[in-house]
Amino acid sequence: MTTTGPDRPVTRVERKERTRRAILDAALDLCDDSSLVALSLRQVAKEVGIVPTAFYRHFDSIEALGLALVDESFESLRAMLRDVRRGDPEDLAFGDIVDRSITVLVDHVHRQRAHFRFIARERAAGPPAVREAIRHEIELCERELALDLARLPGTGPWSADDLRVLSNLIVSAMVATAESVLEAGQSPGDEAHVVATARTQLRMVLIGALHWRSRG
Amino acid sequence: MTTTGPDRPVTRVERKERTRRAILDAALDLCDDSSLVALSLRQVAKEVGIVPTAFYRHFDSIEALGLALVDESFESLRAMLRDVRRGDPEDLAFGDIVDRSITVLVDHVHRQRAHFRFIARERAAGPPAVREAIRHEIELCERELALDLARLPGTGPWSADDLRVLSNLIVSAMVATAESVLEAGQSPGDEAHVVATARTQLRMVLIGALHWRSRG
DNA sequence: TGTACATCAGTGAACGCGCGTTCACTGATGTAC
DNA sequence: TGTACATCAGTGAACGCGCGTTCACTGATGTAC
Repeated sequence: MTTTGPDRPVTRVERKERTRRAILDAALDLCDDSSLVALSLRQVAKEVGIVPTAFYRHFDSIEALGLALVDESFESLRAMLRDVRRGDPEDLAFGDIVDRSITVLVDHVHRQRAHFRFIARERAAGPPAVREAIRHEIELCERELALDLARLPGTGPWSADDLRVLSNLIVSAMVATAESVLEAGQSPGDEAHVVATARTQLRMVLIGALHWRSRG
Repeated sequence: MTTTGPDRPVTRVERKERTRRAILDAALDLCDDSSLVALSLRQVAKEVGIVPTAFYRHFDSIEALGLALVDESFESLRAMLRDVRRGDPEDLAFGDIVDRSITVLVDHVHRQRAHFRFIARERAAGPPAVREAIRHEIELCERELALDLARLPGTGPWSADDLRVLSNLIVSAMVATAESVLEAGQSPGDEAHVVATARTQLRMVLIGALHWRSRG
């Protein structure tokens, strides 16, 4: 009750940051069943509990909000990639790397469902600037994966271009897998099937890549 | 000028069909840079040159219009798949089948750009019924591809499940390739790169699948 | 062929509503002295 | 510590606009006789 207690001082900066967070969370939640392009500033303000004009204290437009959500969503995704990398590839068999990677992917899709759903949706349907931002981030992921692949045994003599082609294929397959996980949802059998399929596919791809290169 | 000349009689049914076509075309065009979920009935009516209420003579809602566009878009896609199949696989080397398939895919994406863009976009962002319709159609394509794969040399002993896993992977890769073609657009060098990448990837996948199975 | 009636694609006014954005404002928090 | 002023997140009224949907309608085309 006294001002000397730990009763949270709550500075102006902190309050503003809280509202900003609430706006981002509300937007992510509200656009989940349509798209950013159908989301109105007034819907977001209502959900957050502020007056529509207060929105402008935080973002210039819904598109700017969208770009912030892209940043945030890819922070999730990078955290996932770090998890995948943890566990030194040189110590593991190919199959183990594949299994671990897919387990981590599925786990992260569950924990950051809204972020993955956002990426999958706005990648194709968002405002142009948002689409471009997502395309760029996915390209960065592809480059990073190419570096990881270069550290796998057997890829020594591959060119940078070969690595990028394989990396692009794996990223496409993993995006499709993430989308399948998001759509499975209901029965656990569905998801087990998605996981088993993804494992087989990733193994096929790696085996194909190694045989492909050992020819050329 | 007489009623006996070939001056187009234009029955009521024909007129209605023309308006319906104009609505479908206008909708496909208008939602190209956002999404069906952001498309209004009034925009469509204005573009077609009818009063908003006349829309209801043809569709119950924008969602119903969307389902009609799904049907139409997948007619395109099935025409493409027939083109791919033309040319008996038994007469061709694997590499030739791959090259032909990707050439046909890229060609059809150019000719039916709006349809492919519609599928890519609404698959992730459309109204739930539209998303489900697209998911279903893609699953049918996957099944058809599995049947085609069963006719390739070397796949004799594969189970139906093995075929579906491979088919699912190929469809994912081809969806990603189509999306890349749609986004390349500007410079012809971009597209050549997309095509070369897709060819290498599809070869890798097929080689991987054959080696994968020859183990188990 | 001519007439009388039915059909129905498209019209136009009207409705209540949510939209983005403007503007002048309030009042709590922060800062300089 | 106390006071006077600055900052600025959030307010609330107002604007013109496009939205989906209702309703009673018009008039050309189609049909039955």
